[in-house]
Amino acid sequence: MPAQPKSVSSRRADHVADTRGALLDAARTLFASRGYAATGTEDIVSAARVTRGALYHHFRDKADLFAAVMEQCAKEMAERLIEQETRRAAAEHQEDTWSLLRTGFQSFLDACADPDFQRIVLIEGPAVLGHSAWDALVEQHGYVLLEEVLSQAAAEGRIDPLPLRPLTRMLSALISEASLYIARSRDQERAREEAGTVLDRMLVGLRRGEDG
Amino acid sequence: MPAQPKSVSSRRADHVADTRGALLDAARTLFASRGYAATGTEDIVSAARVTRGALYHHFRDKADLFAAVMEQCAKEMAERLIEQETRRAAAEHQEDTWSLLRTGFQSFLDACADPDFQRIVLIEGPAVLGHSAWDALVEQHGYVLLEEVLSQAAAEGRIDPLPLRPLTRMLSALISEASLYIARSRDQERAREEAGTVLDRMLVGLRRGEDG
DNA sequence: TTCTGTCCCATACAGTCTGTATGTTGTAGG
DNA sequence: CCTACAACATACAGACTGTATGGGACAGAA
Repeated sequence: MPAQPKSVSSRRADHVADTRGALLDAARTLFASRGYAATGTEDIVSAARVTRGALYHHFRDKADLFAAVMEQCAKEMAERLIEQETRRAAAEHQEDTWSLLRTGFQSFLDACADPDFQRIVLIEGPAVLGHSAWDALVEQHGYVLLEEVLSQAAAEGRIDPLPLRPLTRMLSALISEASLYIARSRDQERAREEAGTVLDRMLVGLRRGEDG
Repeated sequence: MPAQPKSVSSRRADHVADTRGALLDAARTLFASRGYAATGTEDIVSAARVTRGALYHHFRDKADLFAAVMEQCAKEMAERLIEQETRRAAAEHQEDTWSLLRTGFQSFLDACADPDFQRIVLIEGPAVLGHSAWDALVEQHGYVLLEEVLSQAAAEGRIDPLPLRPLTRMLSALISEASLYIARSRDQERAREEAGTVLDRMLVGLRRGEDG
């Protein structure tokens, strides 16, 4: 990584940032539409109106560029969710954690409808980066948010106390799969309804007091 | 596809089948250990002691070979589970559907621990084949079994009636993610225990009578 | 038997793509 | 002014995939 940009903003520094940003944008669009393997570096740089030299100056290799793109997608998703949640929490003025969790799941599901996010983060990510690198990125941006909400709900006694780490990952996988199911359904409307129902039902099933 | 082998078994036909099988075995091992992109066709054919000509005679391209390998993995998994379930159902002599479902989930989880299955079917499959082709394979071998058990449980009133297709896929994703979580945990023993607990708890949560 | 067509596979070739090495330009600093 | 380095552009080498071509074995027809 080419270090931090200088604290003072020169026009040259702006150009550098612009080049890097153009590469990220072009790569994101192409990776999301054609997939990682089917996207050549030449396609990316021509869309960004630079040459391959610029790409390999800013990124170690193609996979490194993909990692940067995926991080951007994951980060945006996390920020979108946080902003959405805090706004609703404020609007509904101290609504109880349980309701926030339930509605939060539904809005998480809707947010996952983003095709870029689905293709880049959910589909290609694990295969391109390998689970360790992929997990590190998701851990940073995605799981922390969900895990915090779940731990709070557990602390307040709204859901049964369960091991948080596996619970977080499994619920996350649940929502991811639901979003993919909706995306590839012919009747999106109906699929969204059904998946939402199942998801909510499973969450409700975790409420305190249910034992085998 | 080179049609069906002749009904009479000639020695030549055996050789053809052997060549094809050797390619499948070699590809499976390499795809599972190094991944699809990192495995060259030359690696595969040298491990199978043939040439690339044989590969491109039996399979349209590299992705077609991968699809055949993945189908084999999925098929084996399905057969393993079916055999396991029917044996247990017979042994426990008409045990009730609910218990069969719960124990079945746990054994499904254990079966998913197979590294070949994880890497080829769960990780690389969706990225290499695309969701339509991937889904077609899983639909055929995987979902039918799970969906049947779930529909029976629903019919008997053991679980709340929910849309079967999304429920099947989401539960399947749940188990898949759980198996991956276990596989990449340092303490496998503990992870297996925790994931099993969460999984069982979520299934129990689906029992009839719970509403939001 | 001989000849021919087809299946099965090996070899040779061309095109594409990735990563690196090298060259060039602009700019900051002494 | 001159040097050194950042930010690219260009040129090159290696690897890999898919296809075209060739050959050997076998089966059937003449």
